[in-house]
Amino acid sequence: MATKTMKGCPVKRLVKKAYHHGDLRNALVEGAVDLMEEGQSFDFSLRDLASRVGVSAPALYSHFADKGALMVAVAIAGFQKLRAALEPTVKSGKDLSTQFLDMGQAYVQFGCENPALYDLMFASPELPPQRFVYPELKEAGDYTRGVLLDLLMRMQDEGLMRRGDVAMDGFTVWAHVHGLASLVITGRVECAQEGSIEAVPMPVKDAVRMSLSSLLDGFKAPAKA
Amino acid sequence: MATKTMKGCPVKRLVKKAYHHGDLRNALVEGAVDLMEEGQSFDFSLRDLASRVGVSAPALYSHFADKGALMVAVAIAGFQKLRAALEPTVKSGKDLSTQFLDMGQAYVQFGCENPALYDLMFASPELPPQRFVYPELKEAGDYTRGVLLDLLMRMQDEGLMRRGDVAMDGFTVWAHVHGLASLVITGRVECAQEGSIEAVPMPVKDAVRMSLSSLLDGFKAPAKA
DNA sequence: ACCTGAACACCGTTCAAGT
DNA sequence: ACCTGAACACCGTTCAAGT
Repeated sequence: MATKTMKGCPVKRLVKKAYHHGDLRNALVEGAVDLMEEGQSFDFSLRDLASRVGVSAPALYSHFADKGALMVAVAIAGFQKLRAALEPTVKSGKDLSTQFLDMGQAYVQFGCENPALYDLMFASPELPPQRFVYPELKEAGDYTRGVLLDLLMRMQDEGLMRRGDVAMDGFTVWAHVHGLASLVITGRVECAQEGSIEAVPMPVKDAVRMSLSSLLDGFKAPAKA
Repeated sequence: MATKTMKGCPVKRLVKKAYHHGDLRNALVEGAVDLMEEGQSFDFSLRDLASRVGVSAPALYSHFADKGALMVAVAIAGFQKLRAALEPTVKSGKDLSTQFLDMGQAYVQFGCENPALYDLMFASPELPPQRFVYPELKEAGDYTRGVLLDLLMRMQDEGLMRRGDVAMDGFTVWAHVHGLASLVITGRVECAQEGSIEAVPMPVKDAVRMSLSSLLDGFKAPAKA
């Protein structure tokens, strides 16, 4: 081959060395995140990932026990991305009710922009049931959930929210926004023309704000004038 | 074989005829529902289904265009099951707020008892994006959703719920209970010892009632004494 | 019209072998 | 220690052929 020699050192090998020695583990995780962001599919094959990274498929098993272990690492990266997306909304200095709605909107928006990653983190059975074996995953999730719990405690302190079990109310809020994100992402609520929800003709983000307002005010309250 | 002749008619063929002529289509759908109810997996293979029904795998393609079309038929059956599970709760004669909580609890319970079927109906990407091609699916979903919307309208009439856009509020309630069901089913909220939720030490059904009460009363309201 | 057996292009994973 | 090529047991689907 023409690339075989160059100053006595094969170019091909120089290029390849980058993947051989630079840690393949991170390259695989980053490549997987990229594939999930690009792909219209919620899944990807290890063979696709391997060829994109420039390595054979079984090479993965030098760094991960199986596909599930890889997916756990990807999900951890996802939790960091999500936290980065949520944090600005609770540091805007706006009033806390607005921060609450902003955070919910940012959460659903993250899901819409990273549907496969979101599904992996919060819904897919691809994260194995034995995933509690990976404590880093639970830590990453708890760290992200902390953004919400901190806000709820501040709302309690300012009298914007009833006193009570913050963990329970956090679970309620989480379930609520997760339900919104899940239904939109999986297409159970169809988006008619751009950004509007079936039978609820308004952009997704407005629907999220309105829905979360119901959670603050309660259905029993009279509708606002 | 010993079964070859019996009164001049092979027994084997007598038994097989049932599947050959009795419509295979329904047998496949029912078999698929059974597989989803039994299986710990959210998915099943067409080969498993075919062998259970006693037929070769490609036989399926005489009745369905592809696996997606089969899954649509299964989901339709699921919506009928769900409606049957919800309807008693809104015909109990109890006060409407109780009916509201009962229905939400029955919804989540249906998901917990039929996780694979629920996932197919409300979350899985296995229902193809072009599923609006199947109008029966939308009809089945709308028919089931009607149970909720009817209740919300009755609540409005009795002054138990603010006036407003019933479709929008129905969407909010649906997203809320779907979020609860999804997180529990997919194990994102771990069940510590029997029936209790992580960091929310109460049975699932109690958590659902408490969470939905928040939606009725609103977070701003003072907690009940 | 309905079903079968063989085949195709995939998939995750294993394993002996190379460096 | 890290990676490869060949192979294994799957998968959904196609297709010619049988009845």
